[in-house]
Amino acid sequence: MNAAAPSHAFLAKLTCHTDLSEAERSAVMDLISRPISVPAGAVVAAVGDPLDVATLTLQGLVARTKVLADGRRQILAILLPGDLVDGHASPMPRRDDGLEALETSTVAIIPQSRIAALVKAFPRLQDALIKETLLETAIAREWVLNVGRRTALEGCAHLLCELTQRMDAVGLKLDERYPFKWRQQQLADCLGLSSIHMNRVLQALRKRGCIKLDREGLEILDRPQLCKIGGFDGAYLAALASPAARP
Amino acid sequence: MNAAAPSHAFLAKLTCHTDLSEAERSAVMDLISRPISVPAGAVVAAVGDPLDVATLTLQGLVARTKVLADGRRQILAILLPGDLVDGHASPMPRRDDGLEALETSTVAIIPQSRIAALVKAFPRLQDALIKETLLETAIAREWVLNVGRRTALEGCAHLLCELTQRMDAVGLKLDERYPFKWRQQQLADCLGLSSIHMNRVLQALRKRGCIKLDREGLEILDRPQLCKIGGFDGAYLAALASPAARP
DNA sequence: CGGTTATTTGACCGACTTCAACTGCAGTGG
DNA sequence: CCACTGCAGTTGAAGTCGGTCAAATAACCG
Repeated sequence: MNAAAPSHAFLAKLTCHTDLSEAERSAVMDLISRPISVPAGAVVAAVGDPLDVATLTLQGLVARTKVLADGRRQILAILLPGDLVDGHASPMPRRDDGLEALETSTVAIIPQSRIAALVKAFPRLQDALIKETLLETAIAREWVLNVGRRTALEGCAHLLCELTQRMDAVGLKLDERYPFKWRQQQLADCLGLSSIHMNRVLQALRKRGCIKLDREGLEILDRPQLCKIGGFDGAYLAALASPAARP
Repeated sequence: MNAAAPSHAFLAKLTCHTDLSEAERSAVMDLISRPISVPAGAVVAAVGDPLDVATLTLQGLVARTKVLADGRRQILAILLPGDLVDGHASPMPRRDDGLEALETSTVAIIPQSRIAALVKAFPRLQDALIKETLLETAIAREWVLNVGRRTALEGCAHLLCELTQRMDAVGLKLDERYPFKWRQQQLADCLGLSSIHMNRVLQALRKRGCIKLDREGLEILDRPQLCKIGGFDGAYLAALASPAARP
């Protein structure tokens, strides 16, 4: 069985943090009861929804979003297959962000009560889940820096470095290409840019020979240069590498 | 004894999430073994430091920061008295951000092992700590929106709304004024602006009669207008209100 | 095909930055 | 007491990055 298969990416990620027993592994798999298929652009969870369910991305790409009153939109986080959000009892009763599928995706909606029961039975899973959450917040902090202090070109390069490294970790790279059928507007919403400027930034990266991006997907042609432009240091993602792959 | 007294702000925040027994309360207080006094501008923790200690702000203001190679600086979060960071075992071995005192402050450096022992003895404290962490990440998400999609004026207004609401929750307001002896550069680093533009934005808010800001502190003259400018909705901070104060 | 949506391109505009000078204030030392 | 110093804040002018508007392709989809 392939460890990078979609339904197991979550397990693989947890295993990055903690070794799991067979009982723990099967208990985790039991969480994925009913995968839901959502089309690209669909709202998985809306602002104001109760925060009593967790969402696990199984396939595809899901984004956390916030939208201002006049329509300005910001993507706060990208959820890859295996990423679980809202897995802990929240201090807020209702969600203040939205979850939207960026591509056709499948997700599992898991009642928090089931997760609570799980970690009660297997306390070590609690640690693994917390580490998942901490990793998500480390990424969120890097995004603040990205939109706050990096130029559009730097931020775009950094974002692509981060996303591809995370995609590598869940085995999404196929033949040196990443599946990447985003609207440029969506990329712009990650970086706080207009889609028009996003277009020009992408062209700049193409002209420099850093990337190849078309409807088929994304290819990183010159990763060292891309990392250099973005000032990317993947240390904050090191926990994504399998323990075996780490020194 | 005043519940808003610095050394108890942390306890007060935990109590917002969960009622605590007397034994739990005294166990939490035992964590604060040796308060350390740090002068304004001092580095409490540097990039690369091991992530095996938590930091609890007791008095003053501490900031999470990231700095780019060429010196551009971004403040990622403001820690008020009672805020605990890095309380959980991290998936990263070393920290990728810094902690700096924005004012003369006192903090407690707490080995994560002590916290781990505490939550093992009192499992309910784990829930309270997790909720603390989730609240911090909710604030971080709002910051992404702030720097990504809000204008300088909107972002500044929103930041001031957030900070003052959080300061209210820990009783930092004195006689309608908030202690606020920041450099304008520090505010600018929260919002991803230059200090010069920060200055002009503050003047705009003064001219509109929203705020009074000088060396003595900050006064909110027109909170409704400030909230309107910033598009501020304090729902994500509702958990900070004491349970008694909530419906 | 035609209708719709995404990308691309150009021209112009505005928010914010940079550079530079100046003010005001607190501390320091003569 | 007053120069001297240093630093934060303020102000002005010029420049840049990125936004907005508008229109022309180019890709998708029934």
